[in-house]
Amino acid sequence: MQQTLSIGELAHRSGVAPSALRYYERLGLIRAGRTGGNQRRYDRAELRRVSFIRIAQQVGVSLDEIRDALDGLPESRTPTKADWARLSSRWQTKLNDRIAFLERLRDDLTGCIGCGCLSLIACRLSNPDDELSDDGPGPRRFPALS
Amino acid sequence: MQQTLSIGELAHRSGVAPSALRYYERLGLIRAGRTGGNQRRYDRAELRRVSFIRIAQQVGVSLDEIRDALDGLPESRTPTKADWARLSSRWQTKLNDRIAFLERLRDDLTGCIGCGCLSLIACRLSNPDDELSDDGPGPRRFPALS
DNA sequence: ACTTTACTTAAAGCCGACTTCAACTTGCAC
DNA sequence: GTGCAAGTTGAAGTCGGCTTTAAGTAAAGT
Repeated sequence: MQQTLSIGELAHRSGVAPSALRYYERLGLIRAGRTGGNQRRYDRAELRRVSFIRIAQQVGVSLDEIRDALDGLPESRTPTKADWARLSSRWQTKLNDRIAFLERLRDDLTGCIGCGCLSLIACRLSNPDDELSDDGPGPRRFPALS
Repeated sequence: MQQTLSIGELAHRSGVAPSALRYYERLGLIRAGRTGGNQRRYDRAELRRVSFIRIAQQVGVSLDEIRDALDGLPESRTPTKADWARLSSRWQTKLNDRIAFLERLRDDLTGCIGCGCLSLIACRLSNPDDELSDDGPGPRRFPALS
């Protein structure tokens, strides 16, 4: 019964390249034991960490933030389901915000195309071609970027 | 009546830094005339191009793809509302796909946290802590990244 | 006229997230 | 016990999207 995985095995199971796994280790996101010959051996629990990392990335979280989150896991014991659930819930808000932002963008875009007012592209920023604005300071910024 | 904008004015109105505007020009996303002294002067219509670029970026489109899209605009005349609407509609599918992807992720995450099965983090990839899998090739990949 | 602010360029730098390279060592199969 | 795939390292490279720098020119206010 092999309790540990080589870097190649972990890469294969997680879909993450070995070079990326070494990179994650350098950043302190995952940990590995070593054989007598200095090769990495991963506990099976690391597979879950890697999964967590990839999911968080899809949510739009940076590796730095992911590291901070993972630092919240207990070191002494293998993380439980509750531990993971607690961490995951932290991204939900972020995910919801991101979805809301994109939905708003979509709706604006739909409205824009449908009504011909070009709300996003034109109205928010400048006047239509045939109505030059005076020199007063027009609107300057777009809504928050994500 | 000033029909053109200096780079600083365009930057101010669009919320995009002058350096970024010069960069966009190098990539062929926007165009500028020149004064006798070689300074850029932008037609007001360029403001709309810049808006389009920023919106497309928020949708997740790369500058290269944006350039390709903008190449679809008529060169001879100032683009009309219909021209812009046609381009914008091209991103809608992309935007919808992205939203759908994130919603799926959110729902999986919600289910995961609610039911304790850790569907995303654990089940999709490996067995729970107390059930070691055999050596057979487990699942390897995550769902498509956006 | 003069001063200040805005603009010009090419080239280099930066950031995040990796990948690639080169030179070398381990570990497993036969 | 040998051959070869798989692993090791630090350093450098890549890519997208800009920003910064340096050295100089133009335009605008007074």
